[in-house]
Amino acid sequence: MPATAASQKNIKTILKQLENEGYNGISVDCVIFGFDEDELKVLLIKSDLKNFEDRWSLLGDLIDSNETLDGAAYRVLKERTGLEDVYLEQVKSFGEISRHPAARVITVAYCSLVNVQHYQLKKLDNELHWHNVRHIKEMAFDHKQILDACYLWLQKRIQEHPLGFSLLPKKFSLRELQNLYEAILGVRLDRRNFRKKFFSMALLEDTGEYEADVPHRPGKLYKFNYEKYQQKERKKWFGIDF
Amino acid sequence: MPATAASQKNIKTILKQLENEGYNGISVDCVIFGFDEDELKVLLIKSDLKNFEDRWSLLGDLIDSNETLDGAAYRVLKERTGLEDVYLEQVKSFGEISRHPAARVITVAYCSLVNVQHYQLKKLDNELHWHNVRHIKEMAFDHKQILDACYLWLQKRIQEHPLGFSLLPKKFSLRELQNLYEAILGVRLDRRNFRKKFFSMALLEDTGEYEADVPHRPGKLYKFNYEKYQQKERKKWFGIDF
DNA sequence: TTATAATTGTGTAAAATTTACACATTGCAT
DNA sequence: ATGCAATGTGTAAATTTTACACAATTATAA
Repeated sequence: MPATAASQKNIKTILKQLENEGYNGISVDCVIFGFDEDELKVLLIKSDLKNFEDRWSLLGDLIDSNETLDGAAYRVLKERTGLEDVYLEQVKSFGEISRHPAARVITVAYCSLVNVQHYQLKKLDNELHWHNVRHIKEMAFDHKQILDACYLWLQKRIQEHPLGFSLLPKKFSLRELQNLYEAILGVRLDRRNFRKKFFSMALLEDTGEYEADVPHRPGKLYKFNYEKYQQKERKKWFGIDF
Repeated sequence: MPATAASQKNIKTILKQLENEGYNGISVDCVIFGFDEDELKVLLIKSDLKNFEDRWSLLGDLIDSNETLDGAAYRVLKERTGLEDVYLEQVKSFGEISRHPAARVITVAYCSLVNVQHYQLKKLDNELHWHNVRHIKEMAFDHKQILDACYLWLQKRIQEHPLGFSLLPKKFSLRELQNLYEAILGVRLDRRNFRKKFFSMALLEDTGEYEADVPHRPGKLYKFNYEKYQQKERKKWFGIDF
């Protein structure tokens, strides 16, 4: 809580007043997903609050008055991981009254997808760790709830939009791609049908290169053709089903 | 802007400080959809700001420090329309820095679906009007952008979840239902296939009643069976396509 | 060098779903 | 009673999804 020329009491009164007028703390929290060892991981930090010692929390910060929501999320991402130009999308806002023990803080949750390889090169911080998403039991604040929401969002989103490639190297094998989908969706997929599906979309480009250092026949490496995806005429939707 | 015991200057300083610390104005804005005369409508109010004279705006308000986001949206909805127990869901937050001329205000957009008939009975306010969604050109603040986002959200959502019934009377004909989908999606649908689809979902219950006051053969009236929908086992998803 | 193990790469037939399409029926209005 | 305007219904073709097996390639071990 801030203190300026005015006395603490005054501040408190004003703060109360401001809160009544709609002034509350606003933060962003980033759910940063990575894919490593065929598992979906999420980047967490040890909570800095006493209330939540030994608990892990998402990477977040209060929003500055001169930055947009997206801007704040990018900033957090860059400050904490050194990464830029990563996939980032707003998912949902959370505003339970006592979700933060120190004050009323409303948070806007973002989902981010990063290539774990890139990350490793940039920054080292031993308070930051990748966690297997499926092993996380409890977290600080309402962060488990936020994580769950973002994970569900991702599961749905990845089937309708080409996000997944942000989690892979530029050049990847179809096996890697399938492992990614299987890890995120938590299902096993038929290899032949999976390949057929992606080839029929005609958005994968054959690089002519092959996997290296694998103890078996190497697979072809592909890259995703974003230009082609952009130009592709969006299918007119109609698929009522629930 | 509020004023208490402290001088205006102090307030301003403190406010600035607070903003730097993440204290901003937060509001909710409700995009209230209705369905009438086979058209999708949205409920708007004349803007109360001089900057936006003659412009229409969404129904919204600052969030009180002791209410949740959902709570604030429900409150706005009730205060402005007298309606309770309506469909309401959070869609997205908007935080461009100068989106509000008076101050930095971040807003959480909600989508609400109401039965226009119910509404008419409750409240009369001639600053409030239903507008055909497709005729709205410009609005106050960034509200057109918010409306567009909510409309797109609705188009997608209505195909995957049974929201649409909130826009209809409890008992409705299949023609009404189809008109609703056609109006929202902006497409024409095959009548036989539409019926087949809904019957195959087995969630419509025949009431045994028929339309009245129609200048032609009356259609059967159905109601949506929410219990059955809840119990229905969610289909395992897998439909990669983009 | 040869055999083995592991994984890539490929096609087809059956099933399920989606699409296109036409006519008899019903009730109201004249 | 007749005409009008919409409801209600089925089937065949096309498309999409699913299930499933074997030959080719490379690294490794014998």
